[in-house]
Amino acid sequence: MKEDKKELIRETAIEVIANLGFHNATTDRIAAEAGISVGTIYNYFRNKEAILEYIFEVELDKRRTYLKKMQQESLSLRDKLERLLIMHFAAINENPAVGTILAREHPTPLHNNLPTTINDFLEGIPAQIKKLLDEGVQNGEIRPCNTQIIAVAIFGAVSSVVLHAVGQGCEQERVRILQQAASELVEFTFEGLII
Amino acid sequence: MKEDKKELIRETAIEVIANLGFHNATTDRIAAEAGISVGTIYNYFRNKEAILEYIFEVELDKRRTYLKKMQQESLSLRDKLERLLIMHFAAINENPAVGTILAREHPTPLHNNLPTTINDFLEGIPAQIKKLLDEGVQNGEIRPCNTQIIAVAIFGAVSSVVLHAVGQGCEQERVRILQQAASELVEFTFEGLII
Amino acid sequence: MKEDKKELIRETAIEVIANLGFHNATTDRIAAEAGISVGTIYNYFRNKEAILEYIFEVELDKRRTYLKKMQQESLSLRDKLERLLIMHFAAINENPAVGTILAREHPTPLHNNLPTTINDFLEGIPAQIKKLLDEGVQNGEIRPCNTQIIAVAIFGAVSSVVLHAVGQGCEQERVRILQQAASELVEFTFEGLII
Amino acid sequence: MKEDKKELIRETAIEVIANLGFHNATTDRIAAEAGISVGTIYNYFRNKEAILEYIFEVELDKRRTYLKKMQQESLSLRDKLERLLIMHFAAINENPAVGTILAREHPTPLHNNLPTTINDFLEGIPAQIKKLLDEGVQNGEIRPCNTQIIAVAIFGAVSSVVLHAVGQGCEQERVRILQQAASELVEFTFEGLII
DNA sequence: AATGAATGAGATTTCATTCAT
DNA sequence: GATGAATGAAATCTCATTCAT
Repeated sequence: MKEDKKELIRETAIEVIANLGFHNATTDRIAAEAGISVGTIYNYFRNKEAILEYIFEVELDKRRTYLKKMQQESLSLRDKLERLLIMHFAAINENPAVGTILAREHPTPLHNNLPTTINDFLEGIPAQIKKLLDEGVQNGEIRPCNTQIIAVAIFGAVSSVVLHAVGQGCEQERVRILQQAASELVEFTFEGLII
Repeated sequence: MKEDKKELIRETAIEVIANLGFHNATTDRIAAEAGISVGTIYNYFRNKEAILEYIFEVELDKRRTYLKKMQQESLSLRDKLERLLIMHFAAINENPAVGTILAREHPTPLHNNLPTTINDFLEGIPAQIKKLLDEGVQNGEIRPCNTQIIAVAIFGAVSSVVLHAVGQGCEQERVRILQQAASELVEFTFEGLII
Repeated sequence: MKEDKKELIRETAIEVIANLGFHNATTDRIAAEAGISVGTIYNYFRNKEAILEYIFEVELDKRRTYLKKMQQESLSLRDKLERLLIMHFAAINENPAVGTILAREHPTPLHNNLPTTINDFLEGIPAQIKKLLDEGVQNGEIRPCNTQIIAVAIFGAVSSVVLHAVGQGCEQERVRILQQAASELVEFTFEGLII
Repeated sequence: MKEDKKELIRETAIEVIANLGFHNATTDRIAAEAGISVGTIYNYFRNKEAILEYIFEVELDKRRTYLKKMQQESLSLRDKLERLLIMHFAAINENPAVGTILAREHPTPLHNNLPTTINDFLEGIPAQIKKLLDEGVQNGEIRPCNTQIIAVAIFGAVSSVVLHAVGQGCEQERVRILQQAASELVEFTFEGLII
């Protein structure tokens, strides 16, 4: 029961924040759309920011779990990246609002002081990608490169494509983009654009 | 004289907004750091949002001008992209704060109604990249691909690398990243990662 | 309880606005005199203007209700007007501040766009008077005349007398004027000044 | 020359204040519409309020002069009142904006402390009317009555009709009302409404 | 645990007025 | 005298958060 309410708030907040932006998403509005009262939100979250952090935390956990499971199989780097992207874009397709948030709601430097889950996500995911790339370089699967920069670039490319997809007015178009995105980006990543 | 003041506000606002985020950058703070009074800001800008728009407008103009000049030379796609990135990362290196803003301050959907310079930037630049890619596909310089997705991906990759670079505590590290970024990303874009 | 607070704000605002004028009556001041905080005002009113509108609305309702009740009795025009004025001046006597507001706070043309309760009052009451006059002319109780102009004139005469009365420094003088006003104005309206 | 500029400001201010209301009529706007700069206004007027006072002063002078001239002729009270109203409504017809201001821009009590020209007008004109009425009662031209109340009532009636007239969207309608108003109100004042 | 009215700090914006040129 | 950029006090309104019920 307790977790149901927290989950309700998370899900409602995702919709409201995706629609209005974090700053314009008032706690009153979130409460109203969740059919509860503002006070209740504060029984489950320290403050408004904590809702956003929790949203990132849940998504981060999903990806971490997926990664861990994937690490147990012995896959090529290419397969790993492809699976990861397929999983990610499928998740966004299921809940586009969450994609908007993950790709748009960067933390402001003011809150940078305290280590937050949002930073865990925005830095942790690229760090994971970097680790994969480093392994790939080690075992000769890919060429040596500045894996730090490339990892960040891949992360940014994915975020940007997500934002582009969920920004489509037409749902079918969004679905189409999200379905193509994984293979398109994997091919781009490995073969580049030259013929 | 008149334009000096507007320029002073723009430059100060860049610093303040980069440091605090647009929402936490109060008009009082911007005025104080510029050594002027709040009222003066409103002699040059309709409202606070207009400052942000003007920041994007100036940067957009720089890139547009550069692109136009570049189009007159007959360069390969690869050279075009490389020059563009070199120019971009050099600009960010000169004024890292501006990089933070360009890469972080996405408009919230609420303001999406009116077409703003910010959207011109966030949609216009990828559109330009897409045009370059389409030409490259046409003349056989690159392989056929979903140029829309790839353009968006490249734009996101660049933004993400900028944000990564300017987020470095150490200035030397930032400079190093920004210097490597162009060639690293161009190579990544054209040759991919496979050996 | 909820309506108590709204009523408290209305009553306090009447005093403050009557004393200082609508524009000089700050929300801070109204809140302070009501013993609440500014924010609370905005839990009950959309904005400051809405307080003024509500003041007019309540007064308009009182007069409308009174008129409706009066219409059910079959009275002469003269009796109707007399009763109306007696009721009006008695109400002002009970709460002189409200008289100041009704007679002084005309809306500025800027707000004229949206139909407001204030306009309902300033145009609706003369319209009601005109209707009474038209009936009087029809059934031969009064001479034919430009009922539109006369209705407006009567409304203005009453407002002016109210403003004159409530502007008296001495309370007794105010009471005296308000008690005489109805019969004086009715006699004036019907018999004029000639001997 | 000096007076030309002051006159220009007065005339422009009348239009702007009539259109927007005193409070919404900014000094910048008045200056812009007069084709001068804000600073110049302050060479001719102590402050913004002084412009409004000057507007009232000029109109008050016109009426006082007219009254004085009229007093030298030996006219009946009825003729005096009729001439006064004809003169007043004709003036409003020539410059409706001034009518709006005279009838709408009551001073807020805050400024009531200092004796202003605006109060001179709002209290002085009724006082003059009262004097006329008192004379009429004295020489038996009209019946005894509370001349104070009736004077205030007549003043209010006239103001209200002016406001009604200038509020007409259609110019012809405004002219028609202002032309009828004097005789209609004089007849009303002397004969009343009964048959 | 749930409520939602009350809070009040804080943000944006306006605009009458000044004063150096 | 004329200018108009600069000023900054002051006003309205918002909204995250609290707490008595």
